[in-house]
Amino acid sequence: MSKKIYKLKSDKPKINFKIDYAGELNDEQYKVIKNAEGPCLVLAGAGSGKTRTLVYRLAYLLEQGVKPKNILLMTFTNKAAREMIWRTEKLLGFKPKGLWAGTFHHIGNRILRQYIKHLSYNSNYSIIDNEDAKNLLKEIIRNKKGYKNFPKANVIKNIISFSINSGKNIETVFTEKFSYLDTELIEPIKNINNIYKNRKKEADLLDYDDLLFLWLKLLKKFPDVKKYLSNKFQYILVDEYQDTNHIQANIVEYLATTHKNILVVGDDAQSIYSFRAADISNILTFPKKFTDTQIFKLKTNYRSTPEILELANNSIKNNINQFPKKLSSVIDSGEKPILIPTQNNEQQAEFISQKIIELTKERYDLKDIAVLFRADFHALELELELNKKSIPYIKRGGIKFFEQAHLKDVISFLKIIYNPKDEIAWTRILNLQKGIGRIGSQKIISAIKNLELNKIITIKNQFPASLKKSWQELLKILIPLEETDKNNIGALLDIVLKQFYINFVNLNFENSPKRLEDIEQLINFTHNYDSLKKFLSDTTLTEDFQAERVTPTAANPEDYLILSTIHQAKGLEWKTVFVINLTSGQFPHAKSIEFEKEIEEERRLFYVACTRAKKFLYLTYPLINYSQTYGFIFSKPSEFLQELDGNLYSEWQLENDSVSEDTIEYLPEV
DNA sequence: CTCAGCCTTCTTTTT
DNA sequence: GAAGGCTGAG
Repeated sequence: MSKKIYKLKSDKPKINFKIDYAGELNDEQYKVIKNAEGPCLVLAGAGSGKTRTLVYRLAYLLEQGVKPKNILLMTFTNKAAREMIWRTEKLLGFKPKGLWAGTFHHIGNRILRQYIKHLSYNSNYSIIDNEDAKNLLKEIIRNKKGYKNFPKANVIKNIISFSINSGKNIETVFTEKFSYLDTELIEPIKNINNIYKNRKKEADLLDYDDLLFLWLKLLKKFPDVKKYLSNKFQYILVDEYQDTNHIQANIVEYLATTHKNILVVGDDAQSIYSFRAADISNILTFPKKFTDTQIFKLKTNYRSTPEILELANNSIKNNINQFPKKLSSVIDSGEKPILIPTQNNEQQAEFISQKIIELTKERYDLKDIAVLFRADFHALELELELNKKSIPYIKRGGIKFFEQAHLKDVISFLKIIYNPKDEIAWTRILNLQKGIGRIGSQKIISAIKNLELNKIITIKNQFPASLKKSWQELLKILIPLEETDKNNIGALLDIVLKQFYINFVNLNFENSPKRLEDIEQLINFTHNYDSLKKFLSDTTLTEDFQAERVTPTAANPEDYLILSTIHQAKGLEWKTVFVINLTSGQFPHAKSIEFEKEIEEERRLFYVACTRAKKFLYLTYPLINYSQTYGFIFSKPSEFLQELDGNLYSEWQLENDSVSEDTIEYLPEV
């Protein structure tokens, strides 16, 4: 009885107050909230309250009585979606239950689970990540005769992937992006792609690209599905539209056919994902695609001081391909950004950590500070230094939590339970066993092909003696797994760990305690799930990082420094931002320097980095860099620093004490 | 032929 | 720290 009352209470929206839209938003933003019916393009500069606008629009629609299930919100990360929902909830005072929100891949998965049968795929497919996809391709390449000096699986994957996401055929992708490769490779690559497609389909596997491609195919080929979905989604909101690709733009277009209430938000100056086929022309041609598009512009920056903004504006104006625009700051004037050349990476790390200590003494919290870099490994020296000085931090970038080898090992056991056809997961498990290698695992996989797990575990004498022993060992784990409830993920993992993996980790890795701790965290994560299917989808589609754990342990667990790649820092802001390793070749990246299009993207990346800062911006670069091929080399400051007017920043000269003699000795003669 | 182990090499950005 | 190449053992 009491339970029932409680339920009624929580289901009922209790609106205690009316949201004061006009009071809480500026004119530019308010117009979007009130008038965004039909196709709308919101061009929102950095720090102009883009997320705020989306959140208020969402709240407004819900307040107007639009049902949550009729709204589709597509974001760049699932984290962003969660945050927006949470903020909307706080505004409204109730939970918008049934709202469709998440990344394109996430929503694609949800829809394909329901409709993929139309495309004669099994709805119990598993999702594979990039690494899995590359491993499958690697094996396909290896098994083909005469493919000795062939591009690596990595390259093949990029070509295929780019072709799918850009909607261009392999030939075009070759001439536009991989012109340095021999065109004779085109046919073999197409052939490999066909085998790859078949292998995935036979094993009920979808890769990231399939989640988008098949979704679009579904909408194209089945008008009734398109009709149903486009009727359903009365309002579609898309965040970060500048980073959508060809397929995503088409999906949006199909979904909006009935109601045409499609609101896209973006900033062409912040488009930084063209390497995975994001296409700025999506945002540029949006008004042509949808007639009667209303264009809104958010040009007031609420984030950064005029000094920081001026530097950013001065940098981005060097890009030819852009909507010219002027962002103006409403924040009080502050300090000019500061440029700090250091002798080497170690001194750079030392300076930053020292400065951070000073800032915290001036009563700035660590969580108001971030260090941003172009590539994951740029932060190596800094991490060492932070550990030395016991400054707690979280690093975002590089390997993600669920991509770590030990987690993939454990999850692979769950994957074969869910989908016994998953040859990638099987390969992984089999190769963990002593005595089973590349060839042995292939033999076993072909022997168990198309069998259910309860049949597989009865296989006993089919293999040659050498394999038989290893297989029998594996059965000791597989048999109890088969006997356990599939959706009791905790129990399944318990078997894997106790029967096998704890021992395996201890014997094979020196950092086994850390790895086991990660697995412990995984087990905690399983408590949120009562469905193996959902659990497995989420582990491959979620973008959480291993480092959501603070190192070293902080006195106050809420207060830590952020280290992040610039890509990961999109949409975020801090009072103080350090952008490091600003040397030519590191940032901009060496491979981008000869191509104008790519150097512009690097510049946008620099723009994104600088506009994360609210109050203080420090730009640092080491004069000596370590390169794999040349050892220690002198480096030039980044092109992006060279092209800036020197008046935009103040230069800070460090003393040279901390350069050790032995560093100099390793220098090559230049 | 097959596997394991040691050594070298290389790291852009990611759903 | 992880992947690929090489070598020796079974």
